[in-house]
Amino acid sequence: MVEMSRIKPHLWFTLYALLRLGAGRMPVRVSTTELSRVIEGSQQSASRHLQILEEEGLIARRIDPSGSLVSLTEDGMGALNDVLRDLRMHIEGAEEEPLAIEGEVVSGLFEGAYYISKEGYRGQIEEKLGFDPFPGTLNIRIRDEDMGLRKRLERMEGVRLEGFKEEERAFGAATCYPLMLNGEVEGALIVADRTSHDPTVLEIISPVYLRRHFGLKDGDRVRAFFSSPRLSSS
Amino acid sequence: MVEMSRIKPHLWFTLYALLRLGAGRMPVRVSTTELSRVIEGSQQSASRHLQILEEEGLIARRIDPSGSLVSLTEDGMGALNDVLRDLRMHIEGAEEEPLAIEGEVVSGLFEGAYYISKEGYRGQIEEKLGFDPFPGTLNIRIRDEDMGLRKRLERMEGVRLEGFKEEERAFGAATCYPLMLNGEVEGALIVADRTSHDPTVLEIISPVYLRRHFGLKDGDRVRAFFSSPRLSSS
DNA sequence: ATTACTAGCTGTCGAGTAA
DNA sequence: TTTACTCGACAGCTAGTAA
Repeated sequence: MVEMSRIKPHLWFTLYALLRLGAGRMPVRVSTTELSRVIEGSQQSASRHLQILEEEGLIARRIDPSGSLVSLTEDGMGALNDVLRDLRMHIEGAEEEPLAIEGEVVSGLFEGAYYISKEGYRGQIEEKLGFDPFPGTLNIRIRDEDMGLRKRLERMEGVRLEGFKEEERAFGAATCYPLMLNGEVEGALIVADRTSHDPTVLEIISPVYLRRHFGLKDGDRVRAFFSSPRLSSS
Repeated sequence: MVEMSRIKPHLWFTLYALLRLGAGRMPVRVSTTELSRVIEGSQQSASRHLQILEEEGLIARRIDPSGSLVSLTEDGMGALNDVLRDLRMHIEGAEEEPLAIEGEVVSGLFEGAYYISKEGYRGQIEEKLGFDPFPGTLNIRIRDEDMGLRKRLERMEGVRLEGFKEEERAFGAATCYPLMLNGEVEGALIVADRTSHDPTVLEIISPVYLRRHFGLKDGDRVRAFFSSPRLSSS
């Protein structure tokens, strides 16, 4: 079941107004008075809305007596994007267009193999993604210009892997985004919730040993095509 | 200046909930109790929202003690589509993808020539669409299956032609949707506000005599590509 | 089972104003 | 100029109930 955006309607609309003022791309100078005109309310309401949105982590701002600097956070963009996805699906009946990211193969730290082979993860991957993962990850570095694509990607619907405990060691939760590599082999991007990882590197799992399958060496270019996972019945 | 949707936020969200329940494609059975769960409010609120949305002409319904039949009107879809357009533009930075409709040439009633040559219309077309229209229209009949496309088309941003009076005769307002015919010649679909016209027929104006330019005869197929008009500074 | 009225509560709004 | 507080007014909410 798709769930309603948790945020209240009037606050969602203020968030939407901020997007229209350009706060999605970069911080934007907006005074509460200007904002009040866009939301067709009072300066006081604009001020209150900004306070609440900030508390809820949907916007970030630097208050300044020459008009504060406001930008949407990832969560804020997510709240707007959820609605976009739904509207598109229902109005245009369109599938979400697959999103393609290209990058070049880099060496990982061989940690991937350790985690993937943990039964706590392996079992969930087999159950929720439908394949038995090769014990290792293919790491690909994307261009800085494509970081926007990565953000959009992470706003897509992903497959949750729950965390678990094993002999006093805690393993955190992660999200997977199914993909086709080079339009040929299925796999998934795996993103750990708490990661100190370089955000320009994507860790990809797959049922096959990708380096051998494609004969890849460091620096080779590969393309990943992402599309929303088939909705599972809840 | 793009203006805010006039409808109040909480009502917009109820409209959105109805879309998600499938009321966009066809009338759908929804009781106020079911709806209340989706909007996360009381049955009473759902009931009141439906009443108001109906009064405002955004939904149509047939009340029935086994769950009323609710469907969105064109205006209702428009209110949702406005937000979709904005969200897509700002989140994905994408132009609206051009919309293509194919149809076959049919004979008109030669009324077109009369209206187009009225200076009240001709002048506005030249000013707002940027071409001096040939005094006549090309009529093309679209397939019944493409009526959905036509509806989507008419939800796009159009160019308004204002009505006017001339010697005691009133000429009504109309909306134009710029297009490229066969990807080659510019023109526009013209839709009069009050028309008794067959909705499967599109009336197209253009700076050239299209029948001659393409050597068209009745029954020939042509394709029109629509995209949003360049935003004019208001 | 429905839809929707009335009554009373609550939370959102906006004028006034402070910092 | 800003942002944001207090507080009175009222829009929108829910419980109870009718039809």
